[in-house]
Amino acid sequence: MSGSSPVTRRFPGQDAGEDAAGTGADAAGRRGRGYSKGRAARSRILRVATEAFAERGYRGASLAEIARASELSMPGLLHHFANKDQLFAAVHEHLEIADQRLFDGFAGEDPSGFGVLDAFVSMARMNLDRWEYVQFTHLIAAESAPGGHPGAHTSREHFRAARQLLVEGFTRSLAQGEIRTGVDLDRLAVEVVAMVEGLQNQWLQEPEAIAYAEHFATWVEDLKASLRP
Amino acid sequence: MSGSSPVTRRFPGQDAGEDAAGTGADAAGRRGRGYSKGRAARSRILRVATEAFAERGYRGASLAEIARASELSMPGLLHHFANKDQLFAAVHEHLEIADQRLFDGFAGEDPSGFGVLDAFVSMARMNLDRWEYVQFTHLIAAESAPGGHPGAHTSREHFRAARQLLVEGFTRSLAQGEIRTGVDLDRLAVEVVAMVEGLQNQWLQEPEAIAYAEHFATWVEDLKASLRP
DNA sequence: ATTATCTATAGATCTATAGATAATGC
DNA sequence: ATTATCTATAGATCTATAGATAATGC
Repeated sequence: MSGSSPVTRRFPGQDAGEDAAGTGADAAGRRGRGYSKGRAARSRILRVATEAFAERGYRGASLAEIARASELSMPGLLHHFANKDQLFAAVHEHLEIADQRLFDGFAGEDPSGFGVLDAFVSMARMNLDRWEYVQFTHLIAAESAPGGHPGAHTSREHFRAARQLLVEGFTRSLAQGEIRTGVDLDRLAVEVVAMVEGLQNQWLQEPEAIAYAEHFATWVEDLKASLRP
Repeated sequence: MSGSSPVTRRFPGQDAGEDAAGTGADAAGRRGRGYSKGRAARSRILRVATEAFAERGYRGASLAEIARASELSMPGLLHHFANKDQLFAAVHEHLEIADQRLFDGFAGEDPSGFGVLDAFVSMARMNLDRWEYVQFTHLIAAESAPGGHPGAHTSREHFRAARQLLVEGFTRSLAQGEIRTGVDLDRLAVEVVAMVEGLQNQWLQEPEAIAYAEHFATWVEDLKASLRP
């Protein structure tokens, strides 16, 4: 009845193959350091660690647990990520990059305000299959708010970036006549982010009771209607 | 610059005197069990534990740390609360009761929908001085979402109760002609709670940058205008 | 030669209990 | 007599390091 739900649990970039490890966009041509066995291990660790941090948070997740689930000893795990902080940073960065890429795919180049809103709706629909990813972002944000937490910076920047995308988009909308004048754009951006986040808060508690994505989609349509010239 | 902010940090019921301990509304006349020394200790422990749980979460806060800050040995602490779970439950219940009492004071008996909204605005204004209390609720909600956490039930119920208050209030508003017909009340309740929570999410990250209470107050006024017949 | 992985172990916590002693208030 | 509190300690974690061995791929 309550407790664990039958929700599909996936993460962005999970099926991105072996590139998942700390490769990133290394300027040079050599794709990924080390042997392929090591790259596979790093990929496994990142996947497992993401789940652990989403479920128990930074402090609650243990390296022992992550090592076990990665089928490595703890020193084996620490060979790839020097300590817990660095493992967490790698997980966080990996998720942010994957999320960013997904968003860019939906929004395209220089999107208008409505374009950004639509991309947010698309992200919300994706998130229905990524309960644990959403849970990760909320837990880390809440854990890191008091400071002294490795996720503090990224969490703050995530909100800031979302608001900035909206403000920039709506600034273009104004120039194009897509929306009427006299709208407080900073204020609007805060409200859109609040609605996304607040619906997620409720959905994370009761995934079956809250139709998060569809609710947000409808809200966005009403908002657009109220913004047109 | 970043990190710990100069925000005032208080909790509901913190200055409620010695009644703070597990006394509650004991039907009988005898106010509080044990000697007064013990009641003072329980009160101290609850205050200290609330801060610890808000800052580090259920798992991150340690009994050793709480005992030290309460000026007791650990067995001294465990004399009053048998284990960590019971201490947490006492803290959580204490906060919920204090919050409930505060809300009831603002809302009065059988409030209309607008009455509930105004009470929410008053709560938001209070919350400006209770950063850690808000932080506590968000961290515990995020920690408990995956299940297997002592705060899971209360967190879920908190959201549910807030939505129910709104739906009941607006049902009265309909009967009284305070709002127009054709509004989806369940949907409206989810949106109001989402806006409160989502503004809190952003404010917790950047207390100086987000004018959480005033923003919510303005949003509510716009909402009311859109709901009038 | 470089990378991947292991066993063994140090040292710091953490929660909780056993059992004794001191303070309180009828 | 009841309540409050302590010292001592058990037993389970947890993160991290030292130092050795095995696999990989040029």
